[in-house]
Amino acid sequence: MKKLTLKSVAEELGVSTATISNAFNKPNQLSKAKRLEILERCEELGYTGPNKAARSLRRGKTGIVGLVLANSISYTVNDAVASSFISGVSQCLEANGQQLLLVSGAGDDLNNVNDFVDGYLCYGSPTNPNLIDALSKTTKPVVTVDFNIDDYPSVNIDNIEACYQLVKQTIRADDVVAVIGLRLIETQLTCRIYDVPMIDPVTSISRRRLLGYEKAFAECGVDFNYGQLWSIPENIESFAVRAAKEVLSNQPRPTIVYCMSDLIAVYFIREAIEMGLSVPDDIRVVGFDGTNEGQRFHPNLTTVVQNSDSKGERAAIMLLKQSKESQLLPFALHFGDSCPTNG
Amino acid sequence: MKKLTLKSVAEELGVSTATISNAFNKPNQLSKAKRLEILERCEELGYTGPNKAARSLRRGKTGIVGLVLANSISYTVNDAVASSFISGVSQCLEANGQQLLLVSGAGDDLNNVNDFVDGYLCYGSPTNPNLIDALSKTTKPVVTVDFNIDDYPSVNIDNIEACYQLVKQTIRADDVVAVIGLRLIETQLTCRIYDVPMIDPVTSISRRRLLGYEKAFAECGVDFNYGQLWSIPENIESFAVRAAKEVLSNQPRPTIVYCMSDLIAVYFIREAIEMGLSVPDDIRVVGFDGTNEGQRFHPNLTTVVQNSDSKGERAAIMLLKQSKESQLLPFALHFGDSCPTNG
DNA sequence: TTGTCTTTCTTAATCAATTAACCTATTTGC
DNA sequence: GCAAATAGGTTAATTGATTAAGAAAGACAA
Repeated sequence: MKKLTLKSVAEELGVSTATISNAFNKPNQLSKAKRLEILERCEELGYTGPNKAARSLRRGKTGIVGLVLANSISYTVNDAVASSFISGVSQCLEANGQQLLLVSGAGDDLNNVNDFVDGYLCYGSPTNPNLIDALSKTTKPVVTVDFNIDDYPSVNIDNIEACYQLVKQTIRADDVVAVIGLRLIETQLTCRIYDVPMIDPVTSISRRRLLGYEKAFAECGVDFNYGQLWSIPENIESFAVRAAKEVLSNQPRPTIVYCMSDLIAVYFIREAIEMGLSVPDDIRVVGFDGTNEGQRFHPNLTTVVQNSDSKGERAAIMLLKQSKESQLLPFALHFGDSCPTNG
Repeated sequence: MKKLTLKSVAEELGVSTATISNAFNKPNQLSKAKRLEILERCEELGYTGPNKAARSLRRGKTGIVGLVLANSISYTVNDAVASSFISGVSQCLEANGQQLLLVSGAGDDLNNVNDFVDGYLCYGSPTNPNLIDALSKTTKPVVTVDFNIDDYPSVNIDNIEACYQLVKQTIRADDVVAVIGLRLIETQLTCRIYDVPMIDPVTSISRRRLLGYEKAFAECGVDFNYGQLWSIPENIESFAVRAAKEVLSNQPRPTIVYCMSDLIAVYFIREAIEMGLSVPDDIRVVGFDGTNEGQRFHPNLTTVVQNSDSKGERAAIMLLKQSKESQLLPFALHFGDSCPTNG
């Protein structure tokens, strides 16, 4: 069987390649009769239309959006919040006939995909410095989510304000505080932070959350220093449990713990209960994200509710519309049984 | 700034395009000195290497694998089992320098992406007949997972055998049985199945599971007919809860219910407990998948444990190696507190 | 009848690479 | 010292489309 290309089909039908191309792309450049005839004959021959790869080379558009993930794809799809973000992105892309290419933040893939995508959505600040480099080199449009880079437009919630409000409405003057953060420092270990230099607040969402907590602690006269701060490298059970154990065995034992994700909070509560403690009577626990798991959990989680889905949708729209204006999405505080308000 | 292409760079450096190309692709086709000089000058100019889209047009390889999902991307990434599959796929692709393009089974995207991918991984039998059509037309290699199509190689577990064994080891002669399946029929509703024609077992994983259950029911002399069978269209809370309510309010009330996913089982147990029933004393519940959620759940789920992760990995390897041999992966039965063995 | 507009196509340059085939020195073997 | 082999390049065809520019033919008005 002969290879089916615009050229071979044109020869077969006895017309020029331009005419076949127009039949598929520009209906009013040729007579209706001829167009229908061409489409019918193509169908017969099994020609499904112009090669998209060749088209994209010529047009400079592929119809593919690259979703650059801070972490590996493997880790990201298993994270509830990130999955919800991808979900929102994909819905928007599907509605606009765009395709979705997942780009791992772990490797040096960006250079390999750059010529296949029309633009990038970047979710979360990359752990890999090469990636940031590559991103700032590309000429394609970029929208960042949950962090900022250069002067690309971004989608965020006001993490500082959210955490500030959360603490203001939950803290008590005599509280012993602990904070469990997510990747506050560059390490693959769960660890307690004393005076290690942390990641920059501009790129790190966790640092911004910490700034919010700290501002409220200071205003409320609550003692907080870095010995009361832990960081885990990934938002998964094993690290969360390890941090929970460390925090719970610390003396004096905290009376309230602020977790930078619902997942951390859930596993923290599990550990606390296992130790025979009562939540919220012995220790109050606060999460972040507003996941379904957190809301279904018993006790129901006090947390910051953010809509990851719509974050994805907004970011995708911004990229497709080439909008240059960053967006700050709303958040909501939810007060559950894991920590009542102090009001 | 001039556009950076092989041609413009070649002119700039005073060599032929072939030499630049070789510098990047075939190191031993030119002297080491010249090669290093070229790479250095390219770096200076900001030329990051040959355009991958143009390369792929010429070579006929893109380095991109299309992951065709039975459902929408949006639904799929929020499903624990599917996420785990994607996770396995992505790990293998990452290790082999391949990229991952997510293709929704909902639309007609396959034609749009066909020229950008080297092959397809198909996860789950598509709800959309157009997709099956498009798949059987493509000349690219295909590996299917959890279903079969034409004579493409596939990765599966033996669903019939798994379900057969599961029933054999849990059923009692006097049991009143109910089964909650996943997409046994083509509808967007949770519904009880009497005599509706169901999807073909060749494509439908759920039909194969049902065949396994039924074989065991028959052998054990347990009465089972279609009035005891429910189907939900998607593996999500709302449908699962609805089915659970229906099954629980049926008279006579089942004494054992076989759910085709852990998620269905978990929500079923939740509803049962809410109604004041005891699991497993009043009603025994069996799941399928062996998810972490099911294992952490209280009561711990009796289920079929399959490794979705390695399913993804195997499928990806098969595609990359162009292996033609289908694989049947092992499964394991896990007996938890939600349903003890009958032994 | 002539000149101007449309409509309907065709021609050929272009997109950014890859690579078979060819050319010219320089080595190597004997 | 000479033929054969090798190293280090270059030339130009090719991949499969898109599209600006041009041509031919028919329509229409003055």
